[in-house]
Amino acid sequence: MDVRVRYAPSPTGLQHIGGVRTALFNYFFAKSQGGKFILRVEDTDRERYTEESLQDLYDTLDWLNVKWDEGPVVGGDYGPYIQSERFELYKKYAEKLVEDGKAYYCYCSSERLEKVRQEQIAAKSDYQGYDRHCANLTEEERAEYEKAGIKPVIRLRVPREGKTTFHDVLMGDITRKNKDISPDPILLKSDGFPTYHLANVIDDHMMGITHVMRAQEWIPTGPLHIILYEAFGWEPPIYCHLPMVMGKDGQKLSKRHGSTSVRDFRAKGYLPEAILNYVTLVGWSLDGSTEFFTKEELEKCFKMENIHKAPGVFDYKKLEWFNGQYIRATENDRLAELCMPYLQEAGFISADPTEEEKALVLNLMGPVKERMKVLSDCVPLTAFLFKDEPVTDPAVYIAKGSDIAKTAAALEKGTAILLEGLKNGEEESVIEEKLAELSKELEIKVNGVFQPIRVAITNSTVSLPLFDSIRLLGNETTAARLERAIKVLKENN
RNA sequence: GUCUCCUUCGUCUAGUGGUUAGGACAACGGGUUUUCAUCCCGUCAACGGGGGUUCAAUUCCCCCAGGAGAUGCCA
Repeated sequence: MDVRVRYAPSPTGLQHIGGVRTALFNYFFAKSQGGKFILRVEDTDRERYTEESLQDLYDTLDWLNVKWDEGPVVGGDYGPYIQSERFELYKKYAEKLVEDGKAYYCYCSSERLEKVRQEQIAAKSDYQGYDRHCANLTEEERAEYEKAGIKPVIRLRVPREGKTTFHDVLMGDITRKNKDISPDPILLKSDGFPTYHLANVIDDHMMGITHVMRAQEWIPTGPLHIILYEAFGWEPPIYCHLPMVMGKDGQKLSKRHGSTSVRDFRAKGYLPEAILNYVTLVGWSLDGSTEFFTKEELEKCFKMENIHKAPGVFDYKKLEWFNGQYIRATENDRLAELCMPYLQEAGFISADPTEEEKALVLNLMGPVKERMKVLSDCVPLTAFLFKDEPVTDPAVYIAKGSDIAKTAAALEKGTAILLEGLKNGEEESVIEEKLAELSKELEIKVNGVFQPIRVAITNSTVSLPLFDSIRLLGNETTAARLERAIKVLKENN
């Protein structure tokens, strides 16, 4: 069988972790089977639809380098792939179901429906849902409604007796009594647009979808879809319901847990490789020990059988760890390009970087790389190079176990040693040795000498390594900052 | 309320009718280091509960509990 799967999001918001995970599972399954990955836009909710979210869908998949074989933009033999452009199709099939007696027109107002719902809740009735008020309208009654100008919806006639079973690759058979299925769901809304159930079933069938991999929240409606397939006389696809992605508290992952949109992660400086790798590992594993996967590897080794049943909690910390790992594995020249926008945003580098600036950024990567978890971390790490905010509190210069007098002496003598060494082009290790000797003289720890020097040069107790900082800053600026710091300590001693 | 699904360290997970229940993140503690990181080493930590079946159950069966999802002219 030629595998054809689809990712069919609704463009009503930014692409989030859960959606992308579904896309990835579909994509990897298709690739591993030598099948086709299809993108379909389910934009039937005209109220919540936004242009921005549609664009975000394309941007996100592009960024992750997940290419769809058929779909919007790229086309294909089963198009159009945007449901709003298939409008007539759904109407036609819905009306056919009415003709066949499998569905019926309903003229109930939203108000009446709401009233019915409230009454059911008040009565604590087990039975909830539509009361099938319009299920058996006579032609005369229908004509009355039509004359009154009421736009009907089309509802599916769900059998009241019997039960319906569908098979899920992961869960096995799932059976529901027909009387427990939401009674007579709407297939075609009064605005003529289809609901998910109708559009999804028609399109999956028309597009030759072989496997439906979607979130587990669809399990309860599985039997309903089977009834729809039967009503049309079509063969249902193979189902595989994916475990949901949850937040720390066990609830469906949402904004209150933190960032959920891929766009947010991208903005903060997460790499597509890291997102792709980690997100795939929520609800799937190869062997319990392999953690690093390239996209290409996943395209080969992904197996549907390895998908878990239980929902998984999205661990921001682990994603961050993955991202750090990927940053460290990235070549410096590419990393420099990735960091550039953040440095420009901070005003450190001009919008149109000069060759010197580019070279500088590239040189930053060595020391900065080990210290970044997300790309935006490069800004605070390198700020000392681009803006000068000297530390004026003498206490900051004083290392543990030292005091202000010793610190002042260490800084002054250390500066002399350091500048002399730099001038004479001495090896770093030689200078370090001399500074260490100084610390012995002063009877303080090595850091008692290094800390004031480092604070003077980098304006911070947390910094890149000393000699990296000096190299990046240049000898002149280094000297100036050291002299300045000596004054600060003298004034306060 | 009703229906459906799920249940191994805090989290992601591996695993088997007999294992010291393995790995990773996190946390904690060390080591390396001039700070911060990186890196290395170590510690803590799990089979939801109760019944069966069995010589033996984390593993098979049943019940319960807990969690999640559905119950929309949202998907």
